[in-house]
Amino acid sequence: MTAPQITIDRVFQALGDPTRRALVEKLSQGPISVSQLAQPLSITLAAVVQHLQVLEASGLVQTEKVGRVRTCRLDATGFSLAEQWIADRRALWDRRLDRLGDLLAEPDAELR
Amino acid sequence: MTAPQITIDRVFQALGDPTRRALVEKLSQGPISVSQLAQPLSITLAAVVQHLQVLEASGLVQTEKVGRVRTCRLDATGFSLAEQWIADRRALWDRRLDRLGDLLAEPDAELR
DNA sequence: AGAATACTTAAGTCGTTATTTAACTAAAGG
DNA sequence: CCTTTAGTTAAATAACGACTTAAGTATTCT
Repeated sequence: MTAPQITIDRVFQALGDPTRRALVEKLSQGPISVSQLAQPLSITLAAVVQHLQVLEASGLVQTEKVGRVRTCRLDATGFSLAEQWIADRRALWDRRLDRLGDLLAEPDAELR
Repeated sequence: MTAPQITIDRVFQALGDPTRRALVEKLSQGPISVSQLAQPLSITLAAVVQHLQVLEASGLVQTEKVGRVRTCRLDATGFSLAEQWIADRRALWDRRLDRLGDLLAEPDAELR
């Protein structure tokens, strides 16, 4: 029951579900309890809890239970991971376009 | 058979699958053909083609067929959408933390 | 103490989706 | 032409994942 690995895999899989993204969008307005999260949604509280487990395991959400109410808030960890992955792909991709541009700009260049 | 809507939904759902992310990672090294994409993977060519359809529908990949070979390359559209969504959530979230910081910095502030 | 609240967990259902097989089309090459 | 190469498509299967129901635990309220 130790902290599960937070991976790009988990993050994107978590964000892949529309209901979970809805939870995240709600949470970006500020921390709230599980039942408050569930209330506007047309799904069971149990379903929300299960989504929260996924979101927490992916480092997108952090929760803390005090008394009988669990308060949920966004966690930057997962977001940073996702951003980083996209930025990395983009970087490689842009770099390639740059090199291509260089070559086109210098028609005399060796193409070996 | 017109161009399907590119939505955050499609983008994240597409990125949610590890095989598809592997394809994207390969493509960030540069444009290649479908069979070259499939070769290092332990799945059928047919499966790769289907993943490519998902990736293309989500605006992450662009393909062009010349002769009998289809060349695939990354497409910025989907990536920008994903980045934007994350940035938006982050923005709201950070703004909240800022306001909280302001309040804490001014213990005399009205909390109404 | 008893009732209501706020979750939690397990088990089952049902729809979606990743992947395969197989049969097909179209372009190159000999 | 005949064959190989490169990809496409459809149908079937099999695994996964979202959601529900139902029963349980721990707090708080009265």
